[in-house]
Amino acid sequence: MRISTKGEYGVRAMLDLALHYGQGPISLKTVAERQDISDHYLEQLMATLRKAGLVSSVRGAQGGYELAKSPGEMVVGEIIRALEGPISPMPCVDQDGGQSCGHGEGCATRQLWKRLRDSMADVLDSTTLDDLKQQALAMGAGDDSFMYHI
Amino acid sequence: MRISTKGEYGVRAMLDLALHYGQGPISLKTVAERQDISDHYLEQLMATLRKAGLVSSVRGAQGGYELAKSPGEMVVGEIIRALEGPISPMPCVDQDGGQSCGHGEGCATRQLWKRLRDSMADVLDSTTLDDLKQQALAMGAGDDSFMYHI
DNA sequence: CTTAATCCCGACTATTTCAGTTAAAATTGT
DNA sequence: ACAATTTTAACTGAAATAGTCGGGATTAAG
Repeated sequence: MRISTKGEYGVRAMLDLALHYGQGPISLKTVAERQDISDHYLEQLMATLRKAGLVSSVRGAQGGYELAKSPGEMVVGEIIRALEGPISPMPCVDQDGGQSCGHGEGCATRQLWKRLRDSMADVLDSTTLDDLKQQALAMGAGDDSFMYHI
Repeated sequence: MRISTKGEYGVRAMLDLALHYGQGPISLKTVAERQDISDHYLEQLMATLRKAGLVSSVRGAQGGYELAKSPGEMVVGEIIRALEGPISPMPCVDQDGGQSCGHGEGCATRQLWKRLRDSMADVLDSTTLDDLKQQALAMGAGDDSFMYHI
């Protein structure tokens, strides 16, 4: 039941963009260095986020990435779904329909997985990047390396 | 954020044992057939559950497995932890301590992962095998193939 | 116009996990 | 003795993870 580095790095990168929202495009390299993520790998993740419509990109010199909407409108659930797939412990309870497992709707374990799915989605869909931003700022994070205070 | 077949099969097998609790040891083959799980694979899972103290085994003819405690005392969280590892989206928020990530305790994303972890653990640790059993019986499940009613 | 910065794209690799399979050995009721 | 069991160890193919590598396209600035 882990979130992979895709989701972890994705949320960190998006929070970085949120902290610099409104300052024009931020280069991938800048984000990768601040967040200590391989820039080639982060490139793949940003491509996924761009295709999902969560960030927009500006090519060429002085280009970079910026959030496609304000931090207050962007929930963590969107980011995780784009990078990790459905927020769901089992395919048979995917929110978008997903695959049936052949067991009936009243299947005792399916009800359990549904409750688990809902509790996970509730947390992730009720947290916006602005929530994370406010907390990061409250902890005294500066512009750079916002979470590296031991 | 999936549960693998280990967790899925494990819960199904344990629920099967719960439905036959008090009837003496149930053979692996019986459970595997009722639950449509490869018996060799289920063998590995039962070995893990035995080492975790969740089931006891009786060797030899007429042997098999039985729950180590009553269905009402066995929560799903124990089964998942035994088979899938910590219920936690990230190592840095494992309940048993786990690994630090170097980011501070106030790290904005860590707080998020903690809330996610707690919401997952709450669901799994508040559901007992007896809860699942009652629901399975309420749905009209017989002794066999208790969840295969379309 | 050239150049440097930057995003974009496809292929490649090493490691680990998943989901089993296979084969043999130990235990025990009848 | 024999058959039904659990127990243990080794093996395998496929997929996912977590990257790396090399080049191509676009654009701002000098």
